[in-house]
Amino acid sequence: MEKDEKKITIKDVARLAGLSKGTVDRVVHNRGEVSEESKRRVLEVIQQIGYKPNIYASLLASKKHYTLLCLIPKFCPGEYWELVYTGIGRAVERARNYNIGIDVISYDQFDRESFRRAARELLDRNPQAVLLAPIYRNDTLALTAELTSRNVPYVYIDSRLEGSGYLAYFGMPMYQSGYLAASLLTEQPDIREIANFRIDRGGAQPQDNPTLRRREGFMAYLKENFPEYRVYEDFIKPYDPEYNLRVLDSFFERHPDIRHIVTFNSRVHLISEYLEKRALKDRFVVGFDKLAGNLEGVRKGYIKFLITQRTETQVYRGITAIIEHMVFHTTPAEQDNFMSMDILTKYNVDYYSDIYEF
Amino acid sequence: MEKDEKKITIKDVARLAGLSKGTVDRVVHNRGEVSEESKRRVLEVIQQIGYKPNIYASLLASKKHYTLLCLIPKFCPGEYWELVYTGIGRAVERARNYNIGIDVISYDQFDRESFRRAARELLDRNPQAVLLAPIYRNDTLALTAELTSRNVPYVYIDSRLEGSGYLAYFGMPMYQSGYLAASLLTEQPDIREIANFRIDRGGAQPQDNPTLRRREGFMAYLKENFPEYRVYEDFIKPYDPEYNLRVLDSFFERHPDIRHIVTFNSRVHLISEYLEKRALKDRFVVGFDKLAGNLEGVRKGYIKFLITQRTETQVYRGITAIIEHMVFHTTPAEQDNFMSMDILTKYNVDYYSDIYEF
DNA sequence: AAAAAAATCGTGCACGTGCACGATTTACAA
DNA sequence: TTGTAAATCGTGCACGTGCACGATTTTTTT
Repeated sequence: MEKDEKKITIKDVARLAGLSKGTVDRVVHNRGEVSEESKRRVLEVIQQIGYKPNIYASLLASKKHYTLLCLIPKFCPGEYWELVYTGIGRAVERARNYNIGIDVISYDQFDRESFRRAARELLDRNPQAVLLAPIYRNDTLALTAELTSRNVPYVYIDSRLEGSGYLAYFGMPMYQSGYLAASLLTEQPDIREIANFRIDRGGAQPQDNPTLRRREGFMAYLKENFPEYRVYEDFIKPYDPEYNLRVLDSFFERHPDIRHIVTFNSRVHLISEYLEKRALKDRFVVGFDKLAGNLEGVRKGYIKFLITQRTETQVYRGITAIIEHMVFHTTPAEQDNFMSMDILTKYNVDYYSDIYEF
Repeated sequence: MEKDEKKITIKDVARLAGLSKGTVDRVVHNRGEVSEESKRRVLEVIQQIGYKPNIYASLLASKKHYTLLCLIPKFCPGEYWELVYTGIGRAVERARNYNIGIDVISYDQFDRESFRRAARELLDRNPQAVLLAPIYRNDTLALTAELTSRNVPYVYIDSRLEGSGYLAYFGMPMYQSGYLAASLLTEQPDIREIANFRIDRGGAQPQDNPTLRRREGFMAYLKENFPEYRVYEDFIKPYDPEYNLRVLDSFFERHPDIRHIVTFNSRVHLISEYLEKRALKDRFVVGFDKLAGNLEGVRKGYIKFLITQRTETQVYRGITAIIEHMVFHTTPAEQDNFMSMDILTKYNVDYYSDIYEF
């Protein structure tokens, strides 16, 4: 638990290699202008005595400044992507310590052209690293191909595309989270029917909607364990309370016995708000994501289980991976990093907090 | 999301205050030998232009070396305190970056004299900061009083004692965690009887056992919501499998209808191992703490809900608080920090990980 | 008032690295 | 051989802070 290594500096390496610190520095940073013979000697000595550059001295002396661009969807207050945005905000100060500036480029996730414009702007600004959520598959692939050819590292958050060009990925295992939701909902005995409310976007769906994977996981669990259960669907709208009122009233009129409800998108608070309005306290609701409205629904008891991921931590770790790659030239231990699925109830929600300052 | 502050150095402050950087440095570090008038001017300028010392330059120039001592119980592999120990291990490297060495002093938590000896050794070694778990109340108070008089900052983990001398506390809300356990266990309908297995230490209890608070929370929830439920207790031993087999067999012979089980200590794996041995798959078990054996019980389905805290993170944050206090002279935003209570089930346990490298 | 002591302050080197610049050596052509 | 270009390498300053040391000013003592 304790090592008191004497400090080994570049001067020690230089002395032992019979060269100057300038040459050692050139070797360490691959700046060329060094003979093969010298390079060999230097590397040998470094290996021998375990020289590690002093970050502080390095950062102090370096005048380099990097730019990290984040490509994420626009959002209204209280929406999922706001969490990502605040996660980025938390990382800004840390990044600045390493002479890395962070900027956000946002787009309308329901408008492909908007994504393309944003991608073009991103490339124009010549970032040294990129953090992105791959909403449109083909356009993202085009973008990452260009990044790869420019040798610009990029990190996926939220979801990822196949291929191995990315530095790292941080996200939630969507399929498993649906599976988990089903297992929690079916703890209760004697369920026959389940309601599932989805979001009606009027046809404007982004590609590869990750919530669909969640749904698959949910359905898979049911099929494996309770094949006799039936799931009834209906559609509500994110910003039309009166419409939702009518839809939900009508739904529960047609299905008066349904007590179990699940949503796969992040808007379960639309349900809990409805239940509160109608004073329906006997419903068993499972939903996702740490939106303020959802947490409120949990606190008031209208949402039984809320499954969340630590979105801010996710983003923070993504940016950390980039920082370490740029400053220390390290590669993350894992390329794919799945965040834990946290279960919130009325009795632990008040103690839940996402990121901590480090 | 972006601020391009020009770098403000101590020289700027000196210039604007009409003094030398030496004087400014004396003010910044409260090293005295500065006239009131100069001090005022310097502080005013600092406030005005928002000067922040450059950590890198500071760390580079400083020759100081600190020692942080951790006072925690000894443990056998797989026990709770091992988690604390690994948390400390994670922080060692980070601390070294700030010229802080970390050492552990351990004691037998069931032997008060051992605690006293450890406390004495700690004081003898003259640490600059301390992280401790306050197992014996009075002896801890004596220790912390001495630390306070020596002006040595200390951080509580696991539990804390009243008084405000500590720099920070990181732990789990024990009472609430018991409350939570009760709420999860009673999700099931038609329960009448609950089994609670406690650890028989043969009278060797440390003082202020935090698991008792957990039990209080559990009982409180029952009383408030299901006053008719009855809880039956029995005692098992941490390292005596045959004994436990007899006790548990006998218990379930006497109470064949009890399906719901809770433990408040960290050894719920003793229960799940018993259930596995007897192939009892219809029991509903709720327990605590992220021990490897407990996680295995969750995976195999013998433990329905395992309530955990992020112990490694807890310790890591405790040490971080100390580092920031010593290096940046900051005080933690919150003195009392309660960690989230995580709920693990068969379907999210494999994605659960505690600390991340930062 | 002069001397001594105390208070206050400025100067300059050190920390380990990055990198520009120029010095030196080597390679190659004339 | 000599000259020139290229390759290789060393020197020295800069980064911003900590702190020792000594210089200067103010206060106290005799």
